[in-house]
Amino acid sequence: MPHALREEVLDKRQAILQAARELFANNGYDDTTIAEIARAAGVAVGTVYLYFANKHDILVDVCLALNAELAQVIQSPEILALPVREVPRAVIEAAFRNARENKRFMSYYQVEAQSDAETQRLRAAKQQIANALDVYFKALVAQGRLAPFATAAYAELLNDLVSAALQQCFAFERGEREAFYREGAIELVERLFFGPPLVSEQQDADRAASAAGES
Amino acid sequence: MPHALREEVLDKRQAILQAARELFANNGYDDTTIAEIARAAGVAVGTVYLYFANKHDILVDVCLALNAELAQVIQSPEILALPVREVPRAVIEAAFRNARENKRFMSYYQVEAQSDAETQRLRAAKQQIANALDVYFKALVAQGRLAPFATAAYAELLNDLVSAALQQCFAFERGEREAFYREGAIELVERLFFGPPLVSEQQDADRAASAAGES
Amino acid sequence: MPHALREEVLDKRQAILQAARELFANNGYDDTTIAEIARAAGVAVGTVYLYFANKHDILVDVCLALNAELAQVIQSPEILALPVREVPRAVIEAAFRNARENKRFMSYYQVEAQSDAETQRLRAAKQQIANALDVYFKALVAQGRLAPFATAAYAELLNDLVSAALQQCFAFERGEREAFYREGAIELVERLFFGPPLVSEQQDADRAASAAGES
Amino acid sequence: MPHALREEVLDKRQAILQAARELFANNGYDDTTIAEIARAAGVAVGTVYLYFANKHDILVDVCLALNAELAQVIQSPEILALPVREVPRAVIEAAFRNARENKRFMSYYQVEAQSDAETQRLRAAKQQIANALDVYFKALVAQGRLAPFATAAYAELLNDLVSAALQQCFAFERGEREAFYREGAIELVERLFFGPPLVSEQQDADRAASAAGES
DNA sequence: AATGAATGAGAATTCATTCAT
DNA sequence: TATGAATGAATTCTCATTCAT
Repeated sequence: MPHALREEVLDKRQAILQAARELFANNGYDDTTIAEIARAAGVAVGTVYLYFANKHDILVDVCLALNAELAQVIQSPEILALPVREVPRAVIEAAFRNARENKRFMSYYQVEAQSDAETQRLRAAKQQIANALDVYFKALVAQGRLAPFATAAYAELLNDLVSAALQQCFAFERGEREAFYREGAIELVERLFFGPPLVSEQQDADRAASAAGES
Repeated sequence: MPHALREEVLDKRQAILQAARELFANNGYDDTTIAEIARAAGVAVGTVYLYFANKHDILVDVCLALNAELAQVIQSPEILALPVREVPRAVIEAAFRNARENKRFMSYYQVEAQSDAETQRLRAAKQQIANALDVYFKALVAQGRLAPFATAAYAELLNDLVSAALQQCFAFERGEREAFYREGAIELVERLFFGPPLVSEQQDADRAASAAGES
Repeated sequence: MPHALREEVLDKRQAILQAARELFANNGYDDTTIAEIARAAGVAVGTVYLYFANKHDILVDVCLALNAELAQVIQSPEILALPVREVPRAVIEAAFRNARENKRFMSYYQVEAQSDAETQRLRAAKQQIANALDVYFKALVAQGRLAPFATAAYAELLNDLVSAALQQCFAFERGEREAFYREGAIELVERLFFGPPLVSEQQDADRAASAAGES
Repeated sequence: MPHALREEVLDKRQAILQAARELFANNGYDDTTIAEIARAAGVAVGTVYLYFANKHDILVDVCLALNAELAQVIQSPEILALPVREVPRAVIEAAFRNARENKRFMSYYQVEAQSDAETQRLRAAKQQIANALDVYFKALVAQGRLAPFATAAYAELLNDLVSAALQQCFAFERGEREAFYREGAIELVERLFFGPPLVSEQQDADRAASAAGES
């Protein structure tokens, strides 16, 4: 019964991960003991160490799961099928909605690596999201819906931007100013893509004139 | 000798803070003991507790000092006296330069609060930078060099953006892709302020036409 | 195929014992896990417990094997056929040669019993060697080549003496002063059997005189 | 009050050592916890670690204390002032008497080193006894009461011999055959020093004759 | 006989913090 | 202010052993 076996194994790992996520959210990482996680997951302490090398490893996996869920959400086909103008708002709103639902866990959305192996895993998760964005941008450019630009770099930076907003909003401020952060992020991204820039027309005109004079 | 006394007091506090910053950078917060800090600072263990309520308090102060230095740097009169178009690059370059010099400490540029009092202190430091930016924006708008916009919100969001870039760049990636993050942040902010947006002209024309048709 | 079966069984037991001996020598008893032994022996953890009651039991068996090898060596017919005067040197040299070859394992040449059953097994091994010596002594006395003496006691004590030298030399000092211990043991035993005593002749004469006076 | 201070420190160290010796004897080293030692010594767990680097370090110190006591006993001036012929019995009887009194601790009379530093300390203790014997032997030789011989080597080897007897007798056999080991050791040493050798006179005569014939 | 996943008791050690001096 | 010896709670991780398959 290899299938059942594999399922059970996954179940146990998942149970531990679920229990840990919940306990981390309630009591914090430091104040959660392996014994508590084991009890909540319905396994023995030793069993936890069959699936995870150490406590921090569990934290990393909790973080990775959170990232995977978010990646899932913002890659939904419905969103990417929307008219370009509506995509920033849709994506960012989806991200905030997801984060709000996982509000209690958002402190663990970004964790520090403790070994090179962890660094790799964490980076890979981040890159995955950035890559998805990049693919999307490239498609838009190919379709002539966006002017050519450094899609890969923008993908990464915008991902950082939204991640930072989510973290500030939910991890540091407990979601108290969600609308502020969400709308701010949306406005910023929309302006970036569709303008207008913040500079005043007068300034712009001045500058254009002076540029003309120079040439 | 009240003057010398006060000086000595500051010296001791400073010595502890310096020692802690150095040790945190080398060994990490968790792996640094109060005894080590005390030894490195040339004081007794008990003395540390005359200046700081507990270990985490030291961490917060290390973080605050780092933030204060950065605030100092980006508020320099020389930068703010520059032509508007040159300010984003100048500010961001200054921030990255400062961060690079403090590279080893950047993991402690943003720390988690453990009590409400800490939350307040940490937020205050962040607000201070945002406020400075806000004041600058308002001045520019008043002078007609920028179109009116939500200066306070932008100040906060842009601060978050740059902070996120610094953290990603120096705390997570050890500064390996500094140019990428720096130029990315600059380009993003410049486009925000001075355009052009990323949308293609064709798209924009289409949209304008359709908007006209709708009205 | 009862024969092949029994052979395989022996093979497995032997494999475990060999693996254990090697690992104990390299990492020490405490720092060797059953899992490691099992892996090195090419069997499953549970299998180890089919052949040994517990971990300490393996240690005892390793020790017993070591003792058996030594017993083998010093009972070699060639040695015992030698002229009496040459036997001490021959036996002790053989013992040291064997110990040197098993240098890495000599820490396990003498282990502490943890149960009465173990005490019995360990003592039996020791007695076996002492008995062999005793038999040899008795034969020499019967042949008139040695004066009558407490052969059994001497057998046991001399065995202890040589064992102690081997342990000091190889287990505690890693064999660095092998010649010292070997030649020391030989000299001691030779003097015991063949003299002369360490007392000075003068002293001896004095004492003889005084003894004569007393009588 | 530096004197009182030093005394108190010694007291605490001593208290821990006494408690440990007692508990080791009763429950064995492995089955004694630091917490138990601390409780028995009337100090906090952490305090134990102010005086000892780790648990094994305590064991080594217990062992060293035992050795020091024995060294004390066999170096007593009364014994060494005795007529030469009576010294072996006197020394060995004193050693056995002391060991019998410390019977419960004799398992810890010889412990394995776990680090080079420990090896050094343990060896030094052993050498100290050997040196005392050596000094005594040299004096006897100088006084013409013993024929010249390798005093240093004999000192070391005889020390090993008696130690081995004590260990066999008290650590492995719980003192059940004390008389056997004691008298055996005495006889052996006396024969070594004062003869006669075990060889039969006939043999010796034969050998002398054959040696004469050879020359 | 053989397996190896699961168990869970168990203890050494650390270190932030205190407080008598 | 300054000290640093003393405290003791608290927790990760190990690993011998078992037992269902």
